[in-house]
Amino acid sequence: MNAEHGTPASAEPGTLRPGGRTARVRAAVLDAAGDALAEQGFAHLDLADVARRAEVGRTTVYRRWGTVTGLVADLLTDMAESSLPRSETGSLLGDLTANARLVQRTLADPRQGALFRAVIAAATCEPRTAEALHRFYDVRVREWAPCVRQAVDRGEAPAGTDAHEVIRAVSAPLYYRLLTTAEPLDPAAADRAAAATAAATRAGAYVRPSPAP
Amino acid sequence: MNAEHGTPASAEPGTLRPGGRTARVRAAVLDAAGDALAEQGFAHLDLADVARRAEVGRTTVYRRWGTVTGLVADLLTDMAESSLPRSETGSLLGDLTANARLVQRTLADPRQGALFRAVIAAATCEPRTAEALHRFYDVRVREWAPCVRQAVDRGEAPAGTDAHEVIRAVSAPLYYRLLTTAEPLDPAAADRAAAATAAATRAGAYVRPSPAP
DNA sequence: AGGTTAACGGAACTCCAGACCCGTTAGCCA
DNA sequence: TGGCTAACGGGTCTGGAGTTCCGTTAACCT
Repeated sequence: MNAEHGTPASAEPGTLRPGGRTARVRAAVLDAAGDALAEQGFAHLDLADVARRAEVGRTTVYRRWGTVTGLVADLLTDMAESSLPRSETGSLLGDLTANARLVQRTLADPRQGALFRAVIAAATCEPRTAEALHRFYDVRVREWAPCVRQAVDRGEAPAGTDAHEVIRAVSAPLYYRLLTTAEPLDPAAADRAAAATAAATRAGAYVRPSPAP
Repeated sequence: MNAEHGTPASAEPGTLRPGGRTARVRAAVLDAAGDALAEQGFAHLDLADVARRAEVGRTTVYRRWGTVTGLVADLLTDMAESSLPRSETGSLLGDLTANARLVQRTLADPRQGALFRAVIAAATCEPRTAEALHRFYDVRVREWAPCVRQAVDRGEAPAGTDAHEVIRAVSAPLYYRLLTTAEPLDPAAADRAAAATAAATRAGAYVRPSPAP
């Protein structure tokens, strides 16, 4: 989000001339959009304000992104491209805890937390934005799924364990807490999420139903 | 939501004359708001449209609720008052599964699912609406917490288990799935959430850190 | 059963988000 | 390195969300 933006990939496929200036404008607008979303939330976001922050013409923002949800969708596509490295600790509980702590730190950060809330709100309002959000989380889940497969190889988890489902189970209580309670997201909540998921995994709660023999 | 509305309690404490017509207007507007939210989502909701559906003057809606988020906050207060009975099955897994299935059915229903998404979106945009959402979930969690305490009494869960945390753990993966994936919320997902939570509970993952001896 | 006034509701007004027009800038290619 | 044109951007216009005004309705009280 906050550093360099990836390839200007999401400019429509047939588009000519996605070079220099266009990419610069996109980066500036997405950065500004992230700031504005974090500060004012989804409902109070206006594209003119984003344009002002990005030092870009209002017309440009309206033409390229059109709506607030359209802009958020592109922001999510951009966010999906910037991936942080996964740490490997050698045990399932260790890896899940590392993941939980990463999510917890992200959501507990005032700016990032507000940004994620805003992005989720936007996704509930527009199918295309929802798709972009789904792709974002799909990327994140895929990045971490290998640690579950390794746990299966080590015998820490039963064969047939659904890796994606395990990774989602770690994040779920953190997001649920962020959205539905006033309690702060502390590291203890992250550790609890990881421990609970590890216990349920060992107990076989995430084993995929096997195909009929 | 869809049947009779509770007491007109949330009309400001000092308010005189909350009887007859006023209560009728509130009920009509909240019903209309629920419909409009479910159909058009949070972003496309306009108060004039709600007034039209409720067959009530625009002015009335603007005066009493002011903003979309204010209206949603009142809707949530109303939703918190209508509670459905909790079933008791005699086992922790049975009770958690009943809870998970209830949540799953609610979120899988097109209207209710859309309504919950919209309500969550609204809560991310306004602190007062967020408070109302927190109260709503607090009520629901409190209704179900006794089943965990009963499980502790029966010896199915360790002493010191945090009942609220267990109940939240059941809903969390269902909401997470609703918001971040395109996959449908089927009964299997509910059963998995209940089974995982029961396993983690038995393993002691939700035992509160005991106060220093 | 009649007076008081909280609350409702139609209509006219304000204001700004978003659309449109058209001149300007700067990638891209011969 | 110069021409072509995609993309940018200032200025202006407009529809509709939200506000204000004031007359009307119907709860509540004695």
